[in-house]
Amino acid sequence: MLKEERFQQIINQLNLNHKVYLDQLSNLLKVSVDTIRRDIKELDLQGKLKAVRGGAIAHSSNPHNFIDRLDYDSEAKKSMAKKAIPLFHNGQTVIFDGGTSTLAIANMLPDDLHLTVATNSFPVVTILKERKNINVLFAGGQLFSEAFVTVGYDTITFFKDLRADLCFLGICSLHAQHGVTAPNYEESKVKKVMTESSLQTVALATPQKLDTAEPYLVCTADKISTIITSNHDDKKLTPFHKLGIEVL
Amino acid sequence: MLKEERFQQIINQLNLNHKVYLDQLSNLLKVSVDTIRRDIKELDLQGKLKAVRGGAIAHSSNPHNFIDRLDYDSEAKKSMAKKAIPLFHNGQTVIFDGGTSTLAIANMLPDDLHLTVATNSFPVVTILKERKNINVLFAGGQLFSEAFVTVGYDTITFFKDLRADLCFLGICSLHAQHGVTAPNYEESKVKKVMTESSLQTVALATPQKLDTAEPYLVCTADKISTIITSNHDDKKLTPFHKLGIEVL
DNA sequence: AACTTTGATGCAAAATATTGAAAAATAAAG
DNA sequence: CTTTATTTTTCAATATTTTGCATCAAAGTT
Repeated sequence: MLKEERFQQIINQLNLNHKVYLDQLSNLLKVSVDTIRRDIKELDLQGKLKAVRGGAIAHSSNPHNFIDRLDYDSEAKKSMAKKAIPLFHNGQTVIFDGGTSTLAIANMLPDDLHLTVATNSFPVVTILKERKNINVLFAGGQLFSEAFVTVGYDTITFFKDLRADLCFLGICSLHAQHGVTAPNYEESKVKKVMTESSLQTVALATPQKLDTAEPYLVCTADKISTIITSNHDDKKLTPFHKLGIEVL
Repeated sequence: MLKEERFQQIINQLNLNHKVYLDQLSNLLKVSVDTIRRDIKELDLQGKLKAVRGGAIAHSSNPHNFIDRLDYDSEAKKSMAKKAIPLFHNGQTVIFDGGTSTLAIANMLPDDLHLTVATNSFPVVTILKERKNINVLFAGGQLFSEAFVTVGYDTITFFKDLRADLCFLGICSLHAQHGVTAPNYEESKVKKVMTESSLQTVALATPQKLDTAEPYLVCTADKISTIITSNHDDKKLTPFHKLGIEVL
C-alpha cells in the first residue's frame, strides 16, 4: 500500500468520525502505530488535520458538526451498513436519503461497484465525490441546514422524475401501525417521494427508533421491503415479520 | 509497444483505480520497473499524475486540492473578494458560480447581509450553510467532481427558472473579442444560463486569465457589467473600458 | 507517588530511488 | 545494406526513504 493511500484513508476516517485513534488506524491499515503517528504528523504539517495525543481530530469546518452525531452510535451504524452492502448490484440506481445511517453505507461501498446514486444529502456527495465508479445525481432545492440536505419543490420534482431500484431511508420513527414518520414536514415529503420513486425501500432503523411515531407520514409500513437494524432479535420487530418484511 | 501506448495504459489504470504500483505496471506492460518509474516521472512533469514512492496517484483525487488552489493565490483572491462586497444589497437574489473566486467572496459576506444565494457549487454551500441570514438554493444535477459542482439538464433548468439580480462568474478565460469562454462544455452551458438569468453579471478574473480563450462560449463581453480583478491598472483591461464595462 | 499510555529518538532492515554504464532497439546517413 | 548516432531499456551499484523496534522521556491516570 502506498503512503498516500494511507493518508487518504486517514482523511476518510476523519471525515466520517471527526476523530481517529492511532491503534484503530494501525489495525485498519496493518502498519505499526509508529507509522501512523508519523503519517498523522505529516498530515498535520500539511494542515489537513490536527494531531492530538493518541490520534487526530478534523481540523477545519467540514460537514462535521453534522457528522458528530455518527460518533455516538458508530458501532451499531457500521454493523448496519455492513448488512446493506449485499443488497447492491452493478448498474443499479439507488436513492440515498439524508442522515448518518446512509452515510455509513456510502462510506463502505466497495470500490468496484458501479452505481448511480441519487441523493439530496451534501455529506453523501462529499463521501462519494471521488469515486470513479459511482455516478452521482444531486437533487437541487432549498438548503435545510439542520440536516444538511435539500428540500422543497425542486427536490421533490427531481425524485418524482426518477425511477430507482433501491431507496435507503434513514428512519426517524418506525411503527408497525403508523408506518414511517418524520418530525419535519418538508423532509417527510421528500422521503415520501423517494419511496414512491423506488422499486424497493430499505429502512435503516436503530432500535430506539422502533415503535415510535412523529407527526408527518412518509409511508405505511407495508411499503417497506427490508428493515436493517443493529439487533435483529429485538422483540419489537415481530410485527414487521408478520407483515412479511425482511429484517436484517 | 510504443512509449506513448504505455503512457496511455498508465493513465487508464490510474483513472480506474486512483493509484498505480510500479511492480503491478511492470507486470502488466512487460517492461522493467525502471522504465515504469521513468514513465511516471515524465507523466508527472507533464502534470498528468503525481508520482509517489512506489507508484503514482491521480492528481485530482485529493479532496483538499480544491482548498489548496484557494491558498495558492489567496492574497489576490482576497483583494478581489473585498471589492465585490459593496455590490451586495439586502434582499437580493445572487447566483454564485463554482470556482475559488466566488468561494472567497462567500467567505467574506458580512453577517448582517440578507441574501438568497443560488449556486451549483458544493463548496459554496459548505461555507454558507451556517449563515442564518442567507437562504441557499442549490441547483441539482449531475455531479462534476473535478470542479465539485453540478452540471447537466437539471442544473440548467434550475437556473432558467430563476430571476437573479447579480451573477458572480468565476472566469476561465476572458477576451474582449471572444468574450467569456470555458474549457468544459457542460460547465460552459451552465455558466451561460446563469448569465442569462441574471440582471447583471460580474466577472471575477485574475490577470493571467485575461486575453485568453477556450473552446466553449459562455457569453460575449458586452454582457458583462463589471470585471473584478486583482490589478486594475493592467494594460490588458483597456479594451474592456472601451466597451463601457466597469473595472474594479 | 506509582503506574500506564503515548511521544520522541536512534538504529537497523527492507523497500524504493538514483545514477551511470552497458546492451538493445531505432533512426539517420552514407 | 552497412555503419554510425541516438534513444530506449535493462542491469548493477549506491543512495535515500520508509518502517518497525527498542529505549527513554513526557504526559495522563489511578
